[in-house]
Amino acid sequence: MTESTGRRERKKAQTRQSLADAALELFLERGYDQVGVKDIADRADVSVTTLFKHFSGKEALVFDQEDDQEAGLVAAVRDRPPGRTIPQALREHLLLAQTRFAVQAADPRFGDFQRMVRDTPALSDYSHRMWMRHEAALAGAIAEAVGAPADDIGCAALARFALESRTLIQRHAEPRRAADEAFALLEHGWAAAHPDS
Amino acid sequence: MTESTGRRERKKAQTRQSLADAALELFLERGYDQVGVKDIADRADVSVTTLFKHFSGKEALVFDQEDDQEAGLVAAVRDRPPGRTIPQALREHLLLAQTRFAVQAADPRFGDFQRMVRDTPALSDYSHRMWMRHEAALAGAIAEAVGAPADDIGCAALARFALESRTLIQRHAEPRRAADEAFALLEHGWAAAHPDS
DNA sequence: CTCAATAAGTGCAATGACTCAACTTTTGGG
DNA sequence: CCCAAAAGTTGAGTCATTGCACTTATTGAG
Repeated sequence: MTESTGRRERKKAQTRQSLADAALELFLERGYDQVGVKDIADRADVSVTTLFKHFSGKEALVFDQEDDQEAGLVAAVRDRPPGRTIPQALREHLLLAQTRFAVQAADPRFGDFQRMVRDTPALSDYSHRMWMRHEAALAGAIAEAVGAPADDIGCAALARFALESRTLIQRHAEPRRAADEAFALLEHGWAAAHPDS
Repeated sequence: MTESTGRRERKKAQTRQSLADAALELFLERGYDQVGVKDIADRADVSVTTLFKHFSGKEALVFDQEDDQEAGLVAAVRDRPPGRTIPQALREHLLLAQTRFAVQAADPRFGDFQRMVRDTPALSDYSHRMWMRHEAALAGAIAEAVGAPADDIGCAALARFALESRTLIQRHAEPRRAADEAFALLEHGWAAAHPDS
């Protein structure tokens, strides 16, 4: 009874989806703080306890598909085209992630969603933490790319600063320009220590 | 009965102090998460409601003297000795703040305190937020120091990165070296855009 | 000195997120 | 068809935090 992709997992995924859907609907209707976990569980027709078996907390209901952000970051560093430095690759990757989101803006609800996340402190904090959780992995990828020890401080610093730039970029009206200015610091500083790549 | 500023304010300050003391004792005894807000109120011999009239939350009980960190940061930039760049000044200021703490290490409890803050997520998060709240003020001070517009993105980035370095430095065994490596990025990058100071 | 305004403190009930302990149902492999 | 484990349920409980109504003490003005 270890692993098998049966109907069971489908049902589980389905309840999970019901919960995420119910949560999103309610949040957009009334606002995040005006919705209790009980309301969500009720609409998805499950118990509150079940809800917490599927999601680690109220905020997690909103960020359902956070899977491969880490893989994306690591890949952006590892598979960067030759001649592109690591800070440049990260800047482009972050800007692209921003834009990829904007594509979904076809859905009119997506604007509301983004706005809700931005000005609900609980949600923007959670999102920020989610990204910063990838700091160690990103630092490792950078260190490996330049042949530095895995716990090199300079690599950790670049990783953290790059990830922090994300919110700096997001909250500005002119993302491209903001990214350029924020990463100018990092690109020049990095080039001084690592002339190649 | 006694003199000077009314007895009322003295009593208020006294209960506040009792609460902070009781909290610190209990936290160090049992660990932050094993102490309820009721326990603290009981030991200080006040009601829970009173506790929350003095402190905004459970975490705030631990960080009683957080007053003028912002002023210190701004001053470090504004009053830096001639010939010292802004990133250098910030690096030294952060290292100094670190060391100033270490002076209190005469108290053997201080080591425990620092350890507790470091590996209690609720507390390290709170502390981090406390510092990052000064980002805007620091960015403003930097912008003024170089004559840039108050909302200059590069200045905001430097402010954020410098503040973020703090935890990067704190968690490393060799603070001086960590600070040098983390700020190497910033100093070189900053010098490229602002050759003077 | 008195009195009314004010602020500190109290008790209690409530809310809202989250957990725990038992118990029932569903399901899929053998 | 059986059975152990996963999924789900219920209900009670914890814990931080807030609101409300109330008492008590301090103080400043008259």
